[in-house]
Amino acid sequence: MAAQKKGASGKQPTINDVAALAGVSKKTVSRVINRSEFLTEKTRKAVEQAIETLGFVPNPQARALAFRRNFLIALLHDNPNAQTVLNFQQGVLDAIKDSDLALLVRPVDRGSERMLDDVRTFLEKQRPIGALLLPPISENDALAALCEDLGVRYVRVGSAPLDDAKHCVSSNDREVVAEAVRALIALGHRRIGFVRGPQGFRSAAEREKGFREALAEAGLDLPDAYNAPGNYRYAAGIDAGEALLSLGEPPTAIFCSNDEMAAGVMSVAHAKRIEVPGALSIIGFDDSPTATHIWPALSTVRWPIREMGVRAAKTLVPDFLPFTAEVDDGGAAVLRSTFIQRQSVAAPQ
Amino acid sequence: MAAQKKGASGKQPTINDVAALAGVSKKTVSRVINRSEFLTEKTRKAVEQAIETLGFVPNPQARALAFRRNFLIALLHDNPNAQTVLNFQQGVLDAIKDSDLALLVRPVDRGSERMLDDVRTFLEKQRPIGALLLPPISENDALAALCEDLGVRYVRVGSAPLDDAKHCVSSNDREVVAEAVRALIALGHRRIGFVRGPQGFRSAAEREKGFREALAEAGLDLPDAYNAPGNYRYAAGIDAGEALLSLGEPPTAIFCSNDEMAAGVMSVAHAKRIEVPGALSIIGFDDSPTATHIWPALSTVRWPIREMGVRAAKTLVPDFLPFTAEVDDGGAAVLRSTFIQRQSVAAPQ
DNA sequence: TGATCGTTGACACCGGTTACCAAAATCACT
DNA sequence: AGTGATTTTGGTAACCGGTGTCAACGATCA
Repeated sequence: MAAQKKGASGKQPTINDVAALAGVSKKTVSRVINRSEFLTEKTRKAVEQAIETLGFVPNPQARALAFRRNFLIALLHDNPNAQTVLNFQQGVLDAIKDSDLALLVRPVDRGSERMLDDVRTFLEKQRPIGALLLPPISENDALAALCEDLGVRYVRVGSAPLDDAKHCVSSNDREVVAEAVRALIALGHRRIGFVRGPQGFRSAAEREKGFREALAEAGLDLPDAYNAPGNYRYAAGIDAGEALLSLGEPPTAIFCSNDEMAAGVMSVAHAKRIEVPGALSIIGFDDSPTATHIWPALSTVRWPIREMGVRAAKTLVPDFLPFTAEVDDGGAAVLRSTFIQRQSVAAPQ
Repeated sequence: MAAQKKGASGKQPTINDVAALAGVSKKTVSRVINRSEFLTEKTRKAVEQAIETLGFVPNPQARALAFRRNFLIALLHDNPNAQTVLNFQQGVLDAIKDSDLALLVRPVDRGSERMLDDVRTFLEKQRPIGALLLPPISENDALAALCEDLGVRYVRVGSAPLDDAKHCVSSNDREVVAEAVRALIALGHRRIGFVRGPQGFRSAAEREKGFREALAEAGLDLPDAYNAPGNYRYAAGIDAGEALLSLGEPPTAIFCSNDEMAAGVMSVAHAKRIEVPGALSIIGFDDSPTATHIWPALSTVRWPIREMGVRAAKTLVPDFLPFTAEVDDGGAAVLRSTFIQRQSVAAPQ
């Protein structure tokens, strides 16, 4: 707004121009920019006036060189779910909107031997202020240690409160899964199937815990035949659906550890002419676009991923963000997931 | 691999260290880094040796300052479809994987008055080498002019070959839509409905052209009642489905301008107990995850968005990327979309 | 031997920051 | 009040780690 429109080849004003106009030294201008104390109100005003007049914007490259730190946040991810990454990214962008920060996106190849070396090189080169680690790589302790080692701040995003509140943002998935399963039980379901997430994923473990919790409360148990493996992909949902729905006594409801797999189970149900939700209730997890695009619309757990992006950014670099007071609600950093009822759930016949 | 493991506080080697070790001047090292011609094989080897030994990595911040340009590619987008953005982004990342470049992501608020000012400030601050413009903002000429003005390279991504091959990457959507519709006609469909994309979107216009082309070839026409408005969202698909399938003589096939809307139409069909594909064939566009997650799986047009990301990056910064020769296939830069047959299409009853 | 050419180096510079010092202002005390 | 000690403030120079310019250099050619 205040910035004047400059012609095509209009030079950017530098700190020297500002100093000259304000009649002070570079150093003083620098002090104003960096909000140093030890400054007369008068000089500060004069400098700010000059900055305003010239439309001066400090050159981030020069600052980065001198600070030995770039004004960037790196988003490291290796997530199978594109939507999740993008939503989180959007949240981070929301948070840094009016700051001097920019967002650098960096996918990481979890499988690779060289993963740690790659990330190290990346961080050494880009020197971001901080890094955000998305699950599942947020569960990699070596990565966190690397950040620590390189003096890069970091925040790990997880589905359960991890040990260190300062470095973590998460949601209460376990509780909400339990809530969803309780809803099934309340409707009268007793034979409830489960489609697991991939092994080694904290998110998967949390969801399973919540599921078993609700079952245990109701005195129900999970027969092996009702417990299908999965990897968060559609095809796994198909397999699980085939397995569970071919049983002599199939479940009347199935909880799937994510929406994609739920969509797979639902396809199998359609193909087998099993009425959903009449003959089979299905619940997913993520509230991905898929959840509403399939028919009937999927009951699911909404994971506040975008809000977690905002929160993660605020936790990572509170000192660079405007209006950050609100994050000082203790180290909580656990956001609330919610169970969303749609048409894929009904009482058993 | 070659990089030595450095301790926590291990200083990075600088160009001076390399120069000292190789027994040459800074400038010569700089020349090697920047692949200057004018260099003896001998000196080059010596310097490369020294670089190798020290595990030297040029400091991007310093280069950025001296070059007055950051080694970044900015991805400017304002796309309603997250999946598209992420796939494209993935392609760009593929392309710059082994380069010195990094990717900066920047959403743009198309609606905002200040959009151009915001982008200008962003580009002036970050000084990326180039910018990639995703549709729909790729169609904004003022934005391209701004890049030109600021000396930022740019590539516009579109669904039709735009005028200037050097600045454009696109796909042959029109042809492939026509192909898909021809397939419907070949199956015997005569009453074919159309769900439009949003007005003012080039992609939408292209798809409609392709659709009408195929119809015209077969001597069919598109009654107004069969031509439903849409905005690429699921809800619009619901509305269109309600409208088209309530007609006295409903279409036996519907082409939807994207998958989300196709999913909406399919939901309506399910709700109305209209058999898909028996009583109604549906085709979408995008080959989004939704296309395979819904049941029956959707026939659709696969838009090579990730490949376009690769291509766009290569077109934008060929000189910064390894192995870029392959892009010299003329200014073509038109990638091929493909029609994908799935279960949502069959002959009319 | 001198002119020409490709190769290399010295030095200023990019636009900020920090280290250090000097000047000014404030304070405490005899 | 005068003096020195202490605190604030401003200025200078060096520096962050590269690149551009241009002159000097050595080898090649006529």
